[in-house]
Amino acid sequence: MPEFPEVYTIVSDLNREIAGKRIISIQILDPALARPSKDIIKSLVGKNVEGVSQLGKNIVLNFQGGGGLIFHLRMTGRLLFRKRDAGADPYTRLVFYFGENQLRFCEMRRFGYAQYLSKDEMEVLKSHREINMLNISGEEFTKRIKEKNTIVKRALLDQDMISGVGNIYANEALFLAKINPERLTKSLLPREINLLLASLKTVINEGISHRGATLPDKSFVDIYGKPGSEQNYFKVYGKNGKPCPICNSIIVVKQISQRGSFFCPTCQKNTAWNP
DNA sequence: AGGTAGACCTGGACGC
DNA sequence: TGCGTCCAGGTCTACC
Repeated sequence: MPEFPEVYTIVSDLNREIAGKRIISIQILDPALARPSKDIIKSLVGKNVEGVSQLGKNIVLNFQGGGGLIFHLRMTGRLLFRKRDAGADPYTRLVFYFGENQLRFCEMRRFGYAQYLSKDEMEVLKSHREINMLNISGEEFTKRIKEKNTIVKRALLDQDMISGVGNIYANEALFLAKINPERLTKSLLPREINLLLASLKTVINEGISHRGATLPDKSFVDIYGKPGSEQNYFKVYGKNGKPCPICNSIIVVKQISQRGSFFCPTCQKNTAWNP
């Protein structure tokens, strides 16, 4: 399921392949995934993609005048860049033609979507999604964490606080920072908050350097259809029953706000540090 | 405001 | 074999 590093990988590759290119035609195979309407998506024919950017987990194709087409891949969405004569890809919902090449939006579960946003709508999205773990200052991160009155795991998944963190990297960052996912944000010490941000940067940058994580369901692949390798470096995600790489305790999994949370009960005790 | 449930989806894993 | 049920996941809405 694409989170920040997976989206980053897609965006940087797309920038190389389609920035400055004109959309020759668009094929809409599943109108439900073309928002706000089939006709508005079709009206992008003839326009140049000025660049491709990232707003949290959204992939943005920018057009002249400030409007943009966003793709949200949710869990099983894929963007595949294919030659004209390439074989069919399963669950292809939308196809954007760029001369000899095609950008195919494929989505098995039909959870993801493509949506055209006007300049004003794009500004609204930006105001909610442009702050992420890589561009936020320590001061601002501390302020935002302290404004929250919930458990830290939930706070990290709140895209309005910082964008781009999903379940996998939240688990990994909390492990690295030795913070229990159910710790109340109000209980976090300044030292822990700083360590949490540093840990987020570490796991996200590691994910970027490995071109994302591809789970056994193969839901994430890059635009050329290749898997990432970050899954080979997970410390806790999916490791329940296995020994903690730090202390050898058994990693556990627990449903926390309806999501699987993996952590080491020894390294990540639900008590504040005693520094 | 936070919390929770339900909705959106569907393939795959599981139990019987 | 085949059917039923549950799960995964992000995000939005409705309601407490």
